[in-house]
Amino acid sequence: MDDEFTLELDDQLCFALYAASRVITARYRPLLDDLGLTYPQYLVLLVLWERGAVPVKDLGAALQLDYGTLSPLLKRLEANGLVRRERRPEDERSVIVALTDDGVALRERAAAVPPVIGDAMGLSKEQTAQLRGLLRTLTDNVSR
Amino acid sequence: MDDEFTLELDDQLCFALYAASRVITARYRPLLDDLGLTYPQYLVLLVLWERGAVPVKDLGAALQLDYGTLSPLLKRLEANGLVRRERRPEDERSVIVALTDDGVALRERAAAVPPVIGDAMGLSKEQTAQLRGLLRTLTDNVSR
DNA sequence: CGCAATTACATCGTGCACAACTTAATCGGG
DNA sequence: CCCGATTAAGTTGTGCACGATGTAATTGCG
Repeated sequence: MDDEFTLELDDQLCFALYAASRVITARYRPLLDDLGLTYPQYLVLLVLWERGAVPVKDLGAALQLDYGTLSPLLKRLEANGLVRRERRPEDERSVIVALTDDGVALRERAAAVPPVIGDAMGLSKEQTAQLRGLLRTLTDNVSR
Repeated sequence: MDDEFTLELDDQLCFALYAASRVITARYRPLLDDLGLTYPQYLVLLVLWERGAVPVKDLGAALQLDYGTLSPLLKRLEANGLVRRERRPEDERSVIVALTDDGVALRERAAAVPPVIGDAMGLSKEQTAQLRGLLRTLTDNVSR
């Protein structure tokens, strides 16, 4: 009677994952509201703070998001004055996303966020490393 | 130089979680398309298959979703003939969600789904149990 | 070179998530 | 019994996700 795969909600790893992901972004929400950001917008800024100006394509590759998600998101970031978008002269198909001064400046305030989240997660260093490893293995396996 | 909390994307457990969750639902998509379901609709049916008719409130508690998400979702399930919604006579505030015959019948076809997903995840029994445990601990900690 | 294929991006439509607000039914204290 | 508070659900508006489609720029092959 050890049916490995059932239709029971609590058995499903996928639901645990889905629930955990939503709880986490809910925890981010009040912190990011103070910065005027949504969670996906915050992820885009993480990439830009780390790498500097990049084409939209690279953002999509880093975050695994397509243009249908990124185009309007970047438009909103631009409307909020955090980002500039400019066609690359050497290849007019490509759009480079770059931080404005406001976008760069926001990084300092954002630095306060990860410790709060890390604290709320309440996992030991070992548990954190283990979880990250399992999630990557799973993501790699599934997306193959 | 072991800054525990940085703004680097790859360090963030939250991103690993967010990415894993989206990859999983992407893997579900073609399977659920065949059943005419979306992933959240599938989760609702899991609850109904397991518990039978329940009020909307209980669905929300089980899946951690609010009425703003569930009301239109249930309307679509009803429009597709998988579910009925009826006010409870003893308390007209409450709406009971019950499976139709089609909804009950769909369970058999849905039983084919979990093994495919479980297989795609490619984790051992131990890894699966470990991951589920870590996700629950994290969810409990964060939502407290 | 000429042009078909590819690439990078944008747009549109559907369906979640979720906050804020509204409505209708029930409950509970005075 | 009455009325304010609570409860269950629905509605509206915003912002993702993502498939499908469109478009302009570039590439590459004959």
